[in-house]
Amino acid sequence: MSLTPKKARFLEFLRSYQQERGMPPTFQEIMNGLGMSSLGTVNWYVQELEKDGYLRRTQENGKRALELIDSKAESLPLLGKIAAGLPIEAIPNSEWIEVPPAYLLPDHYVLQVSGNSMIGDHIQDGDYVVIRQQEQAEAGETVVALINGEATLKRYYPKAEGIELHPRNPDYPVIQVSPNDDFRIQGVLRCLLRNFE
Amino acid sequence: MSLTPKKARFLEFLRSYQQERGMPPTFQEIMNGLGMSSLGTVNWYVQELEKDGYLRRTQENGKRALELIDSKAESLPLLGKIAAGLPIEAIPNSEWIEVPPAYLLPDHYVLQVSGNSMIGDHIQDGDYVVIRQQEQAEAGETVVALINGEATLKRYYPKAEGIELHPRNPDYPVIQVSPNDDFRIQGVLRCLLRNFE
DNA sequence: CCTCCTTTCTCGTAAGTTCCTCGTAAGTAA
DNA sequence: TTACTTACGAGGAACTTACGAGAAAGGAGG
Repeated sequence: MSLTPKKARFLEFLRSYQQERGMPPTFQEIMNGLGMSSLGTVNWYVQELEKDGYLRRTQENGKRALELIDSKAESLPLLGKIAAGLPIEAIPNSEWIEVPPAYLLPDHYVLQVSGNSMIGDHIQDGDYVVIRQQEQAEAGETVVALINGEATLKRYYPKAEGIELHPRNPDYPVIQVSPNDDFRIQGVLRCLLRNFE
Repeated sequence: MSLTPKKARFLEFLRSYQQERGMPPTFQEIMNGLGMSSLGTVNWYVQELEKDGYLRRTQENGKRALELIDSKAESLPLLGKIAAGLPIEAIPNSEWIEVPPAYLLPDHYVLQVSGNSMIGDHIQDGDYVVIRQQEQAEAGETVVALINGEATLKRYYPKAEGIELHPRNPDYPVIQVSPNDDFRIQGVLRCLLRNFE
């Protein structure tokens, strides 16, 4: 499944060329760039990598028509941003976020946290959270909850008088869910990810 | 079930090669790396370990097709715990921690944070951090630093008068590195991981 | 201590596969 | 035309697999 060193080098060249010049290279440029002396060699690589699923052509016979395919096998969809008291802001051309392979499971997705309502649990603005979609939760778990259409990330505390949703920030109030609120748990927090630099 | 020492050494070589280079070695490379002088020897080990269930091939006759069975291919070694002002407490039979594949690179490893000296950056006790081993850092980056044998995770601020290491917790002092301290940067923080439940 | 026996490990070599490279030439679009 | 992509076949380099002979290492019994 993993690439041979030479194929990896070929892909890496495509990537950096694309990055630097804003367009894919021609076969000739690849040949020179990698020190080959035949276009046949370039073509051989292109076909191989196409077969392996790392490459695609935007048009038949097109010039500069090579396109890299990002492997989405290791990623989960970033469904949107979640902020206290707002609906989940869907991200249109959904990005994909790489996560530890243990979380590559059905019913898992990623949200980006917006705001600081959970700062007491050291979940900060911009962090990514892996969520497992499910409707039940244990007391004390951190859940994505939907109240009257508004989504929020909070700690879940079922009580005799009704459900409480606790933020972890003194500036935000505890939310009391009354029986005539439209309330649903959407998922529970499984993992937090923060990328630096 | 238990391996002979030589077989263990063989497996260990595969593991570290994979970790450092991002791909499995060829038979030739194993031979040189372990100081053998025949490919037959390498082949003997491969067959034995395959029979014992520690190894598998991703393809028949494939090059660089060796794969360790308990796929640590998706993990980085957990080298130890890092606490403010203590040497890194090495974890002997090093565990492996799954990380997002983007961090599966040479020179990357994982530490577990112990203590709350960086709580202001919302890095809390028990969190895992992915570190890239390198000796340089930019101002303001969070680094693993070694001062007189003690390891610590701190923000790095080079000043005219010398280097400052800032904790993110008012209970801890800023560390001033003097020229006669034995000081080294060990690596920089690349990613933070927190697992729930 | 030594001797025999079994298991573990080593060597060299050669054949077999796959991966990669080349040169050349035909095809396609502006 | 010019600038590029696509196709084909031959061949060498890189790498794996197979085989047979035997050396080292460890344990049991004298």
